[in-house]
Amino acid sequence: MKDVAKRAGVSLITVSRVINRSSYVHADTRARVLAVIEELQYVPNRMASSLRSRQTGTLALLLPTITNAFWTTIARGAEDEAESRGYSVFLCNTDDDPAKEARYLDVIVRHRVDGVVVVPTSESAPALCRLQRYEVALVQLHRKVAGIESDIVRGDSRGAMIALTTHLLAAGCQRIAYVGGPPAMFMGHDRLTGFQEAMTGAGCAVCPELVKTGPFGPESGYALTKDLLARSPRPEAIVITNSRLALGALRALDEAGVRIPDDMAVATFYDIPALDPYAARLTTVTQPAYEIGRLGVRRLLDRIAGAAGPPEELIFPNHIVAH
Amino acid sequence: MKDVAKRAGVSLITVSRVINRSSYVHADTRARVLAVIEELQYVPNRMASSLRSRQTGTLALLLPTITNAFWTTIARGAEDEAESRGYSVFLCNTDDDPAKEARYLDVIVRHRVDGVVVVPTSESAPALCRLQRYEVALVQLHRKVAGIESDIVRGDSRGAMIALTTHLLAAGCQRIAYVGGPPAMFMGHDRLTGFQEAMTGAGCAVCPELVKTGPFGPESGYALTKDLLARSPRPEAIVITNSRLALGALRALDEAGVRIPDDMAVATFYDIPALDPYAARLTTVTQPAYEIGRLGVRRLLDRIAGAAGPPEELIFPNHIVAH
DNA sequence: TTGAAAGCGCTAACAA
DNA sequence: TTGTTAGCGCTTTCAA
Repeated sequence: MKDVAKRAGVSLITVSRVINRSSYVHADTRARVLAVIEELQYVPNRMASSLRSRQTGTLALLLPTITNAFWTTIARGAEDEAESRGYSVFLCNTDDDPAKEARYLDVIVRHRVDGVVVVPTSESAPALCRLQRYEVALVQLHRKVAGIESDIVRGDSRGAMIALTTHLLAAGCQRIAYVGGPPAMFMGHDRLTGFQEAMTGAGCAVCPELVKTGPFGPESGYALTKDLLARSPRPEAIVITNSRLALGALRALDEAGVRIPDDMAVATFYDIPALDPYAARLTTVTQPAYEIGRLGVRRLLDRIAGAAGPPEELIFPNHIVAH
Repeated sequence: MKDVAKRAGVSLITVSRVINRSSYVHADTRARVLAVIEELQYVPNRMASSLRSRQTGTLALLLPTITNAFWTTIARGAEDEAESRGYSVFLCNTDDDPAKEARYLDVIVRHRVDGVVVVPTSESAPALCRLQRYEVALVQLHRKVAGIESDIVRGDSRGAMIALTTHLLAAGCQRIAYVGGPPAMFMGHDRLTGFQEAMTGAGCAVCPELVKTGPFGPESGYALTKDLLARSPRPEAIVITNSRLALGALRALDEAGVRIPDDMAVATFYDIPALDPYAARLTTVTQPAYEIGRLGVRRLLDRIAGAAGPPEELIFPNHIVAH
């Protein structure tokens, strides 16, 4: 930068102003400086800039895993929004492991990242609280952890669940089974509630033995569905709250020779391409992952830019496809 | 840091040495400093450290897309290796778009990232060349772009293709069709070569009309396979060089009522969960994505740490499962 | 519209 | 084993 200034016959600060557009610079001066920058192949040092300005131009996005297309679609939305506003993103895999998450958050504070968008685990509160003490901007995505005040961006799980269940009911099903994730989790609770509301609203009983929950993942979906198929009479339909559970459930149904939708209707959240081969035979709801990521970052950057007001919960409607 | 030093009754540099283990510090002093750090909740500023030390502790990983599990599995390997060695990773989506890649590389230079691991596009040479002028360490992954001298880490595409084709031949197939990506690309060339070698090695002719190539993606796989099915006699088997092509090909076969493997054997690269439902009926080869990512970063960090020697091409064998 | 001086928080180089 | 000094490359503050 010193070289650029010297060669252009201006002061350091003028070069800085040309680069950052931080103040008016005479057009001629500006052109001259830009020419020298080009000539010398000068690239500004963001570290030095950050040190003085206290803005790093970086964000962090913490996701449960990046090998699942649902989360990476969120990442794409987040990244596109960040890039369009001149920010770079550190993408971090937490594996839903609070310890790993805490380690990342420490690194994040060290790097003086301007803001964090996080899909929290159920035990994230202490680490996120610490983050906020360091005055790092924060937005929660998809889940909400008790005790943390921040903007939250998520899809309307409960509404989606009501829509799925209502569709099955409208198709004439009554004995509807539920295959879900851990009920203790925020979204799990939300989805189970939606299911129950839709059922009771239609005057249908929710049989406790048809409500199956377990950890996320195909194995769990497989096992829970096997249990359901062992009952007699079998349920007439199944609603599933998560794509990976659905993958296991569908395998169990295939193995048992159950035809979909002739023998049994299946309605499920549908967020990963692995379900594509089955899609035409399912009733599905897809969460607007890209938009969730995008809005999460937008809100974060607005806060960083000084947007005032109390924390908000921004809820997206989901997209339903009935078959 | 000044506060920590004052309160612990030592100089700034002693605090620095405790944090970085950069020199011997008396155990008592060290303990005292650590206690104060804890008490004051001090977190070092990486920006300031980087400015002086000229090491940012950051890497960048440029991938074609993060919504495809093959690439994100590479990212996981890269990230795990980086984290274990105290580095943070900027993950960047290039969409195989040289312009987007170039924009990222500019940001990367600004941030004075210590090194870059990239899956290049076919037109990446100028941007990567520029990167090297700024003395940023570089490793290429999975593909290799002409004119750039760097370490390369990739799977053995040619060997994998030979193995797949050989398996089909051993099963008695002779009229084997080939469905592949753009032949101009490095890996495309490699795979086609492997196919041809295996065929001619077994004394089988390669029918030109059974060699189909097109862009990546399910649509392309679908169209190419439809073409093949329109021929008579139909091929007895198909080898497919890419998971997403396979997805489209399998849909075309399903629609045509072709049973696998009874009516037609299918051998394919298999790197994404979307193929799981078909896996049992296919002969597959899986590339060690996690290890490729891991070794890529390991090699990069070794270079950054000063490892000498000429650039190398590190080739992983792939994992074959025959059905 | 431009500049001079000070300093962001840390570490390299040298010294004791 | 510990400390002093200088300075990394930039932006803030104040001044012209």
